[in-house]
Amino acid sequence: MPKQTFFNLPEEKREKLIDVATDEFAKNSFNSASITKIVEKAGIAKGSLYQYFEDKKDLYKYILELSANKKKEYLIEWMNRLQHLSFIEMIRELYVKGVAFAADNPRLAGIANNFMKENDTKFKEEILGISIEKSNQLFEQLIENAKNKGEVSRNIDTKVAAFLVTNLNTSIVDYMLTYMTYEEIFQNKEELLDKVDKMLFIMENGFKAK
Amino acid sequence: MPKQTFFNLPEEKREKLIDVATDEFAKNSFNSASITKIVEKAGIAKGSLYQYFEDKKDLYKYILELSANKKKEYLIEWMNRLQHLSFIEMIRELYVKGVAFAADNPRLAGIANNFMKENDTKFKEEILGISIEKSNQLFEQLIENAKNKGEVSRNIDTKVAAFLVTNLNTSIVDYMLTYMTYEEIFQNKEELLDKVDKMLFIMENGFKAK
DNA sequence: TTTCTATGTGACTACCCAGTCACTTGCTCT
DNA sequence: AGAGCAAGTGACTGGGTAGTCACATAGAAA
Repeated sequence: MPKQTFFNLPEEKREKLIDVATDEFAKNSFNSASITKIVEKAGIAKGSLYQYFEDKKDLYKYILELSANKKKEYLIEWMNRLQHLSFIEMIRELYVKGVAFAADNPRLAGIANNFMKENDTKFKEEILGISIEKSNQLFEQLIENAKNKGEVSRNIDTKVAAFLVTNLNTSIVDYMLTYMTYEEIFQNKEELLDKVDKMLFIMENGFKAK
Repeated sequence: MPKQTFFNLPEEKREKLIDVATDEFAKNSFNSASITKIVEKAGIAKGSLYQYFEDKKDLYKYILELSANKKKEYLIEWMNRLQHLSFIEMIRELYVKGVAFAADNPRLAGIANNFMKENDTKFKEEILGISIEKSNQLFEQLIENAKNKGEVSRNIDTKVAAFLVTNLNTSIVDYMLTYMTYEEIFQNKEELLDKVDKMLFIMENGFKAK
């Protein structure tokens, strides 16, 4: 976490640094992101940055956490309504909110997206603080519940289904951020949400003609 | 492409260089991969490498192409049987072959996997030589045909379905290579193929309980 | 033996990087 | 005014990188 000096900073300066660092980590992987460029763009001395943060990883963790918190804020309303929804409605909401968040906050979504692409699993787990295995367990639980309620077929494999659901979610966001400009994403938000609906239809009913 | 001098090399030396470069690009992104490390491990002088290849990108293209060719060889038998299969059988075969190839050739699959993770679309399209859009068209065609034969529901969106099929394929391979050791992949090949079957079942029939 | 050509070489250039530290600045309290 | 302390600074260290080039070597031809 940042040192106290960082929080003692005047808000404008602090926000500027956060803004610039967000940009850099949204456009580059952890390794490719440059501290030198960040301090130049923020208009501060390199030594100053090391008065605020322990090292590059410390800054990265902080920026990643900020982006995760923004997403949590975005999802909080949804979380409360969660109980009243059927499984497939829940997944649809998750996808829709995920795509909408990425459309409205492409830089923040980009940071998380780049993080997912990191190869070094040790590094990832160190940053997340938890084993990646565990983050799938929430979905597995949801699917099990849906099976018990008769919403989801008992013939499907829970773990495989959880994998499918999470991976498609990240694939959509990755597609948006990798192959569309921020401008295009923003302008085609409705169209993207429509595609999410179409994808959910396939997942609900399958490919097979009846 | 490599210079003539590369092909004039004694086979052993050439293979050694290919082997070492394959390793480096399987473990690192294009930017993180180090020419200096490659020449050290191959036991040649740095100047020599530049007698064989124009630059880093030239070497990368060559290694990537070799890995693609190996995969093509792997798929060639399957390609011939393609006509006799139903759509879902075709997709299953594609996934099974893809997973089996990655299990048997984790380094080669790793190169392609790392390439997919590159952020710079300009770079990717330059290397591929074609627009990424076009590579989806094959699948869209297959799905259209399957709709006409009544194998696939007319209610699903072709483009979205093609996206789903390709992305799940890469997600599975990415999962294998990122979260499993080569050893684990090799030992659990049968289990992985079983998971592919289970995933195909979901895609064929959907989540919904009947 | 001399000459020619192809190939091999590694020190070197010009760059980029994260992180450090001796020093300076500016503010507050006495 | 002076002391003390928190914060700001940028030249510097040590390390990495891709790519170059003047020279060395080796084999073939004359």
